[in-house]
Amino acid sequence: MTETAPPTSAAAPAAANNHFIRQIVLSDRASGKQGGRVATRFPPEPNGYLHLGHAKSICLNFGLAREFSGTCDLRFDDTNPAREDQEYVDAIKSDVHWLGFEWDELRHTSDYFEVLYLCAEKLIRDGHAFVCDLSADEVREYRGTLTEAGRNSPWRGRSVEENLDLFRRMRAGEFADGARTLRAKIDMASGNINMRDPAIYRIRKLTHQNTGDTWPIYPMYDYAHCVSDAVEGITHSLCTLEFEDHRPLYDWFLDQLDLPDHVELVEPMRRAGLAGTPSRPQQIEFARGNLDYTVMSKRKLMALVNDGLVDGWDDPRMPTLAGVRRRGFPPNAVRAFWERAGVTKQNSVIEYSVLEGAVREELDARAPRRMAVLDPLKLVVANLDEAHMEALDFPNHPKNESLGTRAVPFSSTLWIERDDFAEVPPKGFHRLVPGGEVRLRGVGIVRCEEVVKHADGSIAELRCTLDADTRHGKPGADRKVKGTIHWVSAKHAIAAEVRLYDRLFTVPDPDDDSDGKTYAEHLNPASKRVVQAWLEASLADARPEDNVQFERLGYFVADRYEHAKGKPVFNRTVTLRDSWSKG
RNA sequence: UGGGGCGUCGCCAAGUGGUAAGGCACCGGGUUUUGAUCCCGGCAUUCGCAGGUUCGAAUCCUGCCGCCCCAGCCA
Repeated sequence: MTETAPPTSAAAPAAANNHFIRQIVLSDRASGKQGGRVATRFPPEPNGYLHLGHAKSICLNFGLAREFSGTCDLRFDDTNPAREDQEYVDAIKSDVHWLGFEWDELRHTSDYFEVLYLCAEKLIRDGHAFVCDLSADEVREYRGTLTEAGRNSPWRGRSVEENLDLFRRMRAGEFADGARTLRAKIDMASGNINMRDPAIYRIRKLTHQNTGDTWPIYPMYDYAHCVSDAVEGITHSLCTLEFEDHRPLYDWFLDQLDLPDHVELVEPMRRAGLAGTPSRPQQIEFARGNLDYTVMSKRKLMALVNDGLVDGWDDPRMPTLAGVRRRGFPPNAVRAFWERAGVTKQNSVIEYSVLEGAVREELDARAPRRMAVLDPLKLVVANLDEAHMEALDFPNHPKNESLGTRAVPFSSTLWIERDDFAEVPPKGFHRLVPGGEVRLRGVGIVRCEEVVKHADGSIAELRCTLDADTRHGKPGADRKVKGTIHWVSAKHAIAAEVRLYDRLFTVPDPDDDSDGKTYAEHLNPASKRVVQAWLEASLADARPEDNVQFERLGYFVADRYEHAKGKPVFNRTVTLRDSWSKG
């Protein structure tokens, strides 16, 4: 288990918090359980894109393996060919890498289909499974309800020989889809509905993305997952809370099969180099990670894409990993975020500000500073020669000198931010006002002498005078004025498209329909705003996915796909904290 | 009288019988040529509620209350 992304100091977690799963692992190692090994796996079904919730599981599984010098596999849980697709397989691999992890083995549950089949025959031989002819509707009737016991299937008493024969014919493709199932023989009266003779195999004559047309029958999750874990040698099988009820079944299958003592069942896989000695894994459940102001279910994410409410799976507003990547979130920040959120069994919703905090922390430490004006207002330095031009030396970072310096062209005609000037300033305004002074970042103090207006009364330009003595290094440099504003030289600035993103939804819980609105009606209409901006000249060299801070505005990233030299496109990752506009 | 899980600050979350960590958010103050960063300080007499055990309880016991999950031939 290795990490591909270079660690940065900023997002390095402090002392790792000792969550309950780590405590279990610690005690298992101390007691020598499973030989003291730690082997985990991240098992997504390839039926959609990975999102921040998956990232929690990825960080947990790969993180534990790394911490304890164990292994972590990426396993595609592909037992239902009806919903799976190669497109998702590829995207998932890419997202896991981006997050900074490398798997030890790349597996598919479908790699184990042969072993799964052999194990099912053993279950039949041992009298623990039977072929059932009930239809799906009938099975539902026989299952009972949450408060009433179910009834045994009339096919439950078939002989081992008949079951074996029927199951082999299921595999041979003799029966129609849905005609029969193989079911575990457990207890139709169990209070746990998962134990009421659950299906093990169903007939589905579909082409599978990994096994093609080899199989007309496919194993169910509950059966396939525990056996796959064992075959793969997994020690700690981590999953989310909704599977707590499934644990007795997970254990039941493994108890009946007793793989560690029946290695012969795994022989086909060992020959294929896909398995070693089976383990006796334990399932441990933890709470999903939820975030406010977003939705995290595959179904809803899929709907946002299909209904054209966002610009695709990797829209920068999406909580998908592809989305947050395009938004400019560093993978370190995503990992630091989940480290902060912790791992427990409590259902919870984490505030978006925790994520933003992790992102800002990482970017503050790393992102070079630049100047950009998103809503330009012309400022003319009237006491400078109209042809004045010089290159000012600016540090790329206020604290980290190793990030170096850059030349910023300065001339007599500048663009400043429109809201950095006010004819009638609100209380507490620190910026430029008629007759007032403000510091131009890296230049010196200017005084606004005249507000030139268009015929319609709108402001055409500001004419100012520069006090040359107030530049850095000059005698008057420490003269205090109430504000410092950024600027770009009109002559030298480069034009760019800048996309200003905000939260996708207007309410913390978009799924809460108590106001009579669906989650789609909770969409924030202002979640994306596109502006034409002026950037300082050095940004002409930016490459896709470069993170920068536009001073006083926020962190931005050159768009992964649409940014190009000569046609810059930046996405706003997150604004800077702002204690002024709040007050 | 179905089964399983969870209740500690606005949001997360430590704590495992010895007298409530930490993070985020928020509120003050300092530094600052980013109203950023950074620094300092404040922020649960109380752990869902009610009893009980104990010298001592968030931690143990009993009873309530609240929230989440489960009736796919989905995962």
